[in-house]
Amino acid sequence: MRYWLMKSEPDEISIDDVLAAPKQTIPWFGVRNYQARNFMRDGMQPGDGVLFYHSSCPQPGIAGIAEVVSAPYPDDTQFDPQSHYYDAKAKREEPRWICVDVKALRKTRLLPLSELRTIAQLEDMVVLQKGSRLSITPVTPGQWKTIATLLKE
DNA sequence: GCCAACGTTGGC
DNA sequence: GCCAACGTTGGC
Repeated sequence: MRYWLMKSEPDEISIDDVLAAPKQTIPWFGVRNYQARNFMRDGMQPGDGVLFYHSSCPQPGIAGIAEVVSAPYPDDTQFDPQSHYYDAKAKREEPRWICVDVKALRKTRLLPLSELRTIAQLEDMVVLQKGSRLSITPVTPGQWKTIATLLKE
């Protein structure tokens, strides 16, 4: 059981969108960064906890709690020439990009990035490091607990 | 829209 | 393998 922070642009897919989806679950397609992919491929298991983060929006921050509900599998959008995420170099027999299914558990209050930065116990969070752009980053159990407490307030 | 930081590409 | 040029992310 591990914990992750996963970024999504709410203009594309927000926590509300996932809660409205069948089974409150969506495939986390579109990851096109090797480090983020490797976290999914090598680190994720069903049951892992996910902080659902809204990025590139007026108020970036944690917007909900979700859960990994599948093993990693090939991201179909890499094979679709119509898709924004199409990758001509990816082959069916040798997929380059993968995704996992993510189930939204609940929407939380918006816990803004600016507030996260003020919490001493969170200063080592990967997503808070200078220049951090990864769309998927690991979260330690301690960080998860701290954030869970903040979300209860 | 700006721009810092990081990632990728491709010539050599 | 180096590295310049270019592209992307994402907060502000």
